[in-house]
Amino acid sequence: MTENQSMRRGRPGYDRQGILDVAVAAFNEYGYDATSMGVLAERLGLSKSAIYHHFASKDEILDQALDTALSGLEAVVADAARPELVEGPTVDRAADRLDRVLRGAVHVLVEQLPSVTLLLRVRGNTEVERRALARRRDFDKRVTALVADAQREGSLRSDIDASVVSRLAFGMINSIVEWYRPGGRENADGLADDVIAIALDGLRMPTSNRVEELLG
Amino acid sequence: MTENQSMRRGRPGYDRQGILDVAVAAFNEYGYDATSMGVLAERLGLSKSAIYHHFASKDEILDQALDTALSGLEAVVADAARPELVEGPTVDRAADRLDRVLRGAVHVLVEQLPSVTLLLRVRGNTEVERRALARRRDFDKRVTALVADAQREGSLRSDIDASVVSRLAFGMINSIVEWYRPGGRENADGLADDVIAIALDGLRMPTSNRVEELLG
DNA sequence: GTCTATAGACCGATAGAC
DNA sequence: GTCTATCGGTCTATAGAC
Repeated sequence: MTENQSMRRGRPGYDRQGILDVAVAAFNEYGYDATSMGVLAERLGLSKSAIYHHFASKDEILDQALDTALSGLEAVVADAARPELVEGPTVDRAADRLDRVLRGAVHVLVEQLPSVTLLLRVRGNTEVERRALARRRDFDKRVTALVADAQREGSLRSDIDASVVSRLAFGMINSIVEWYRPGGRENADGLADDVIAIALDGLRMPTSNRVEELLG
Repeated sequence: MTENQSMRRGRPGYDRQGILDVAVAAFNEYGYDATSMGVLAERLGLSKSAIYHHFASKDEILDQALDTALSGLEAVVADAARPELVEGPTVDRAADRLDRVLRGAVHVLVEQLPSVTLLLRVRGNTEVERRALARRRDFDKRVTALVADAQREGSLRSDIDASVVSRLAFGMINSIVEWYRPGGRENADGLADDVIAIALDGLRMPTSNRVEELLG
């Protein structure tokens, strides 16, 4: 849990995280380019130069925010590869690891909504943005490899290209930032269930579970 | 098919559409806010004021481009409601109309890729953007109503809220703008098939077709 | 239908006082 | 850690010549 301003001992004024939270919210509202340091300062109740005491540049604020989102997503793929973290079955199919990645991504998206929203809008026109996009492509590659594994083991339908599958699945997941607001009717778990239900149910080969549901 | 510059009779110089095409490409590359009239003029090989001869403002260029995308999408829902346009079955279930809307949306997205891309990045910070978002919300509402109808008639699973279903389905479809490039391996029809296969196969109730495939 | 020139506002970032 | 003042540059848009 990130320490917020009201928890901090004694002094008024902002630390980097406090400024970051306000900045990311503003970037998401107006767009990064359209958010001037002037209006940012206004929102913070500070002068522009007070911000430059905490961050060397506008770019550095963006860099920090994108790192939050990327670190969260990278942790999801790293953890999904470690079945010992999960209680339960001794076999760990690629389909199980993919399931954990998809659910994990929904959770990161919901818990780090502002920074993930910002990440998904980056187009790569500065060096900071290009580095972020490179990390994101790396994440996508790992997911696509997982999909291909699941196709080979027979867990997923293989009539659709693995990279198209992973792109469409994450297209669905990522689109959640466009409408999900914390405190709404759905929590992260319910949302993840819905996404998995639509995505994997369509992806799962029409055998096993499905047959039992139909005939059982 | 839009008339392009080289097709136009005689005279050099741009008409509104020619400027629009270049402008939309630049907006998508750098972002609308980050694209100055200066670099736009440079790309066109014109001076800034020559652009203002064709458009009253930067905003008006955006307005025109967004209208292209929105008109295409609005035509899709309007046509889907008219089964007489389709050869074939005499019964027309909500699920059939939804199928036509999803496939139609993929086609509009692919055929009007630049303007749809631009539309999907609009956040609503100017009057022009707010009007565009209002039209988009109206489109979303019609799709959600179609999903709800299909759920009531028993064509679609009804354990997931209709608005969540339509948002996730269009999240998947809209994400195509992030990676689809014309001339790639997939054409619009193949892409639409993939989207429908993943989305509707997961959405379709586990009866009829599915059972036949399993047991037939 | 294009140009040059420029108005007037705002941009990110810095200097230096307190 | 905050401030005021300001630098040099860019922004959208306009005026007016050709």
